[in-house]
Amino acid sequence: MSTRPTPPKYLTAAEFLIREIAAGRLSDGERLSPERDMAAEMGLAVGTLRRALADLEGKGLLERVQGSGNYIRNSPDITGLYGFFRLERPDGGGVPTAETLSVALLPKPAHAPDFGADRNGHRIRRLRRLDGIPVAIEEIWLDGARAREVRQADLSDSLYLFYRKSLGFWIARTEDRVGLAPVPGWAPTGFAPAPGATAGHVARLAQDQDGQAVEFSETWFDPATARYVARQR
Amino acid sequence: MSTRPTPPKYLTAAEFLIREIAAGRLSDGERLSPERDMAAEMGLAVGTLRRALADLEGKGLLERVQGSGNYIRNSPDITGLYGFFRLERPDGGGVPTAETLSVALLPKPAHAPDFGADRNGHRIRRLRRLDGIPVAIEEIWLDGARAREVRQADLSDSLYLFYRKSLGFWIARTEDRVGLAPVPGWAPTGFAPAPGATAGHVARLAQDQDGQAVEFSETWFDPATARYVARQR
DNA sequence: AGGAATTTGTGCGTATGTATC
DNA sequence: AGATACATACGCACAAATTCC
Repeated sequence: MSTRPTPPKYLTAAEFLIREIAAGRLSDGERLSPERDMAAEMGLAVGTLRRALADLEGKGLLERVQGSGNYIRNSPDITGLYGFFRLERPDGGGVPTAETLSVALLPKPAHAPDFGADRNGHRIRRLRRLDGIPVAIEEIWLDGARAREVRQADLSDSLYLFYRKSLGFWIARTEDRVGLAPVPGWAPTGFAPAPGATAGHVARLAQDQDGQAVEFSETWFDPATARYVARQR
Repeated sequence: MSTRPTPPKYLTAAEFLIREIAAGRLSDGERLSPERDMAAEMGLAVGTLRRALADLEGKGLLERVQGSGNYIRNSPDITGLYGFFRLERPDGGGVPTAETLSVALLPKPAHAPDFGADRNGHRIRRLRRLDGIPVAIEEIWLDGARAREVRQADLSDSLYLFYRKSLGFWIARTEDRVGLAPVPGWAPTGFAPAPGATAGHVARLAQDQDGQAVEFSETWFDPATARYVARQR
């Protein structure tokens, strides 16, 4: 009979801290105990704990400041952890906001790729603005198994923050396909390209920290008022 | 008077190894000496060298195999280290190739952002194909200070491989802006959208390992035959 | 097939440097 | 200036994976 090898302590420690953060027991800006104290409490050598902390820093969950301390980084930083891609005004910049138009639990659409365990998904439709100007519409499908219910009132500008704070997972990897596509019929009045007109189109498949695909989304943006920006590495 | 602090040994060691690889003295697949031997040669503790090796592994330049050794990973893997973004066929996949149309040393264009020290740049124009079908044209401006001369014969499908192998630097970060733009007049016959017609447009600014901006490029792709794909994280 | 040798991975403890408070 | 706290570096012991004989 084969037994699974015990994971290394530094991984166990890192996962423990990640769960603490995800569960909200460690919140934004909070300073952790000194490394030596934490190590003693957890029964680890300082070097072992330091390796776990380095992992968390790599994930962007922690800021380590020499001579000061280790700080939880849990803020809704648009351009930071969640800045996989963004929309910008053609001349750069622009303050992004999002307005949730509707939320519904429905069967996943046929054209969506296989993702998640559930047959249904939470469909979230949003209007996105830069400096108050509508520049894009968005349809997001979150796998139904990830939340019993998604209430419109719970959603803020950052959907990914909601995932982490309320649903206990986070988006670790994404793959975006950018092309052109006609604007769908549900586009609200006020969004520049009329339904049927050609717009920039982003199809995204997003995975959580364990590599599970949890979300499929489509964004239609007006090329006259917005650009898709991807910063890499 | 202030003196610059000496960099940590693990960084010095990592940079030394990176230069060895870039200079070709360590080539693909080659196995390094055992860690303990290398550490002794370099006058370092094993742990210090191991940190340098871990850095290289993080950059994808090294593969570390427990019980076996450390192996140089220097292959021209299109989707690997240099796969910042790629063009794909609408249904996915497609074998990418590139045909260099022209190379010239010219003053940088006015619409390019500030990058590099030189007033001039090497302008490289390419036709890109997927499965042999022309899907995009590309105009790349490499800062003139980075190479005395760029000969068309030296360029292979992977421009970034040429940078690393022949010019001694590599692209570490990129920022892509994707929108729509008319196809320029120099587009060769055989490229689907005619000059003046609207195409997908990617403007890229690329930085080397030291954070210096070295390259500005524009790509026009046919949305009917290709999609821009960005995988992140 | 199997065991020994080799090589990297994990973990510990400690000393010293350096930034912050 | 002193205390605190993280960063670097060293050396060692043992575990686990691979390779060699």
